[in-house]
Amino acid sequence: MPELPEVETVMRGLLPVMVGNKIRTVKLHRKDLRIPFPLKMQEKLKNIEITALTRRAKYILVHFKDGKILAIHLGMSGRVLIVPPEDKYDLQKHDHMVIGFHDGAKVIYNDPRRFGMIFILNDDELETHKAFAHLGPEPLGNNFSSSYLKETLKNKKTSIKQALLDQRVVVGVGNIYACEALFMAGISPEMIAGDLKGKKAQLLVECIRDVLTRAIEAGGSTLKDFAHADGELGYFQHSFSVYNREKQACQGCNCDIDKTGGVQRITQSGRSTFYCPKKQK
DNA sequence: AGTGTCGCCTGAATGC
DNA sequence: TGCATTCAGGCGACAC
Repeated sequence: MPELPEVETVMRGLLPVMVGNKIRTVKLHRKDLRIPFPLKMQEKLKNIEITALTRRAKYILVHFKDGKILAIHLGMSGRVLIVPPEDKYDLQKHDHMVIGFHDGAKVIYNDPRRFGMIFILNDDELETHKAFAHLGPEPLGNNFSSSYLKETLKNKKTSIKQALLDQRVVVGVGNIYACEALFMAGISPEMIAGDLKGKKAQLLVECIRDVLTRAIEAGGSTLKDFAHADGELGYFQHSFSVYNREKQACQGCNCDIDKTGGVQRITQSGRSTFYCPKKQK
């Protein structure tokens, strides 16, 4: 499931195809994903130079020369496939949007579960648009610090795991990397968020950064239905320390699995949390 | 306001 | 074997 590193990877994969290019056609094969596709999408976007691609939280932002921005969120199961100019392509199930470019390349958005979102906004709305107005800082940016995190979590009674998933606190961290970062920091996922203090806060910030940075370097993870932007399915093999490793040894584990039971799985607010009770207290 | 729960959605995995 | 159920989770809507 695409979290920050996967979205960053897809965005980087799209860069060479899209920047400097112009859209020729936008073909939609249904009227909506999670929300309706933008009205008259092709008319709005065609023949305008794409000047840049950026990422904010888990959104890919396609910047057009006239100030419009196409925002793409992959949801749970969204994939992006690039079809090179000369290649033939047969439409696949769940290919909901096909963008054709002037040079003949195609970018295909495929999303079985349709939790994704695609919408258009203007570049002066980036701070105020409903989707972005309440987003917290980028975890890899300068505004995400231990003092910020402590101040933000102060008096919060929810668990630290839940707090990390709250995009008002910090963006881009999903279920997988929340589990991984807490494991790395040796913090129990059930700890009350407001109790995060001192060196633990600094450590957690560093671990979130580290986990995300290493995942970006690995090119994102390939969990189930995620594909690299260049279409090489399963290209990345990313291994996790605790995520999806119930009853197995955590990374660097030296305890007796038969006695400890290995990685534990609990449910917090309906979401699976994986952790090592021995290392995360 | 802060916190928790639900629903959206399909396909893989599991249960009977 | 085959059908039904459960689970996966980002995020907005909603309830309390």
